[in-house]
Amino acid sequence: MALSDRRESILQIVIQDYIETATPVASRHVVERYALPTSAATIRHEMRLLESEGYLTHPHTSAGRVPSNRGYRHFVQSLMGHAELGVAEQATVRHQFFQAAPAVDEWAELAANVLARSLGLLAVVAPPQPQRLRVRQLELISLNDLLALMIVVVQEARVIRQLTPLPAPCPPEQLDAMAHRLNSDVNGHDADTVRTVPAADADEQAVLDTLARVLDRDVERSGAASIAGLGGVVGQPEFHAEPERSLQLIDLVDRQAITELVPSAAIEEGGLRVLIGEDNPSDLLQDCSLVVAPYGAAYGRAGYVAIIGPTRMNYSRSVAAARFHSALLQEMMDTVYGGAA
Amino acid sequence: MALSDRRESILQIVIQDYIETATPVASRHVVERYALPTSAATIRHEMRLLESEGYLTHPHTSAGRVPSNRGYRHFVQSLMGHAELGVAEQATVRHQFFQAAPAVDEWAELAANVLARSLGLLAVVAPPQPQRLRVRQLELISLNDLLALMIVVVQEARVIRQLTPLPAPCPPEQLDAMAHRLNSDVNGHDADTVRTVPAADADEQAVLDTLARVLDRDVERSGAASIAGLGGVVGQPEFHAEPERSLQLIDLVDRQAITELVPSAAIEEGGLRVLIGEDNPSDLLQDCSLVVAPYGAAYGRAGYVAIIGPTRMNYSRSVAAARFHSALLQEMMDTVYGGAA
DNA sequence: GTTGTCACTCTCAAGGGGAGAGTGCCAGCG
DNA sequence: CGCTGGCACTCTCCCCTTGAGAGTGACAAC
Repeated sequence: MALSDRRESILQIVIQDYIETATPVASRHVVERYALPTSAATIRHEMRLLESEGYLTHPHTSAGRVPSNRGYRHFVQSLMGHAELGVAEQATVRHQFFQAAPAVDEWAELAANVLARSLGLLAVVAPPQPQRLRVRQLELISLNDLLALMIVVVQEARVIRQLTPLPAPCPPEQLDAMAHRLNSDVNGHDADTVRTVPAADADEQAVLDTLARVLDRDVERSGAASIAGLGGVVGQPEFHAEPERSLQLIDLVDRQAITELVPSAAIEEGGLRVLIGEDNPSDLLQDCSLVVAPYGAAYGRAGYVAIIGPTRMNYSRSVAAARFHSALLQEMMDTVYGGAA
Repeated sequence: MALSDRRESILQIVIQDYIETATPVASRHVVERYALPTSAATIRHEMRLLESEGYLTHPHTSAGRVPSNRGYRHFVQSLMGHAELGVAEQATVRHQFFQAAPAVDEWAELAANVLARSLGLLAVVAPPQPQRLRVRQLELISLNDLLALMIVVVQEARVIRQLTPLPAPCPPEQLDAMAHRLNSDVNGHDADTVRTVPAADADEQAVLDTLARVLDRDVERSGAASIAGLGGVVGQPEFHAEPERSLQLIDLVDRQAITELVPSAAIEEGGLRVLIGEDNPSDLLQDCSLVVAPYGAAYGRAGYVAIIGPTRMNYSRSVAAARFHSALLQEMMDTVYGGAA
């Protein structure tokens, strides 16, 4: 059902005002603040209609109006418009990415921090989860005769570092030669194939074993998402009222488990999505919204950039930022690790 | 002034009970729960004396007794005894460290997580801050003809990864050769010396520039401490009463700025220290205690393992855990990076 | 369709007991 | 001389009430 122009702009005003002030907005407040050419009674009348259509609610009889989830949804779809990050901001963020260590987890960490800071909300950035890791380059660095530092660059935009003990003493030059020799055997291969590579001696065997093990292990570990901006969200008034909720959220962040809050259906679909209030599967987010932008599907199960905040968040900024960062992450992975299959 | 045996054991009971229950402990509660051979009135009398000597306080006239900071201090110094982590626990933690990526920041991250989980308190682990970084080994990995991945292992227990653009196209074999060539020039040197190394061509110059820059930059960055266990501490009853405090703490964690709470004097002194209540410089920690154990002074300005919790924390477990982890971090750095000067 | 008005409803903060918990003190006892 | 039982006193906590304030809903008039 279409809304009249006036009613729609009143809805927009109510939503924007509520986003700003976090207090129910009263009819008189609207006419005064926005200098409308109508009286409070008229606004009241329109608000009543908007409420009967489900776009607004009432906390109680004598309170101002508050947007309902349906109202927010309408706002996001039709009213909010399309925003982009400023050119200058884009450039500085891009610069920061090139300065960071070139591995997808580091970029995710950086993205989460930048997003949290610029939006004042909770940002979760999960790297894509590869089904398997394939060696792109193997390096061995001698720490002492019996201990080497293994560095594995994999095609899936990661750099793995691992200690590996050497059963037989092995001087640096020999180790170097071994790395050279092994590289041609392991390049492009995953853990299973690495296990079939024949070893020339005990040290080589030890190195290959470690290599296969870390390739497997890092597939498991790669779920670790970066999280930032907890303060911004638990500081919001919607959390003040119910401290247990804040605690639950803090606990999820602590246990690195907020990933649970992002429904995998939303990621697999591919495009950017906004989940408002009860759209969220978790009870914890009933008064919150989630903006999710997936990326990196070519590198395994897609990663995502997620923004979590009260339903009362600034949607256009959040959507623009999530979109930009997911595209940037995708771009970084492609340029640096060259569009792996 | 020495305390009589009985009075001392009453103090111990009050403290341990309060640590457990977080509610003021009443005289009757003490006799009943601990089956003392005296009456409540006697305990009351002793408590009064303990209070007049400053070991206990009263929230208000008709409440039970609560340990004062002086009481806690006496407890930590004389009453708590010396605990050690269980052998099994030590072994599993040690195993985890060898599985982690071999760089001091990763160990710090791991230590913070383990500590937070096992104590249920806030754990902060800061790596040592070197005054300068010296190259131990340089590796260059070709990503494409114009982009290389630089990996620098430094003597200060770190592995630096950085992208470096190549002005002139450079195939993988050439890059390999360059790394080999440069290694002898840069090994053991810091940023300033690297800047004096002559370059054979534009690509070498670019690599050396990047190398010098990251060596400088990582000296700055190395302050980043790992933090975990926020939920454990803001969930404590002492924070329930004052939500602003929790928010301040959350904010500090968010901004990676809890480092401010650890006074540098406590670190420089060398040994393990326990700061109770007003010992802490920060107002935020007036009802909290801080256990600090420094380590790695040989690698620059010492790093530390810190535990933050309510004054009502389990001191013996905290102290044992902090001591164990700081020693383990020291050991890991020494075995892997070989006791740098 | 719009406006001014007024009764109505609900929240929020402040104030006022009553119950409960625990102490301080005192007199008596071993 | 230290220990004990008893009793008055104090303070918190919770519930209830009350009054002020805010905002709506409805209606009659324009």
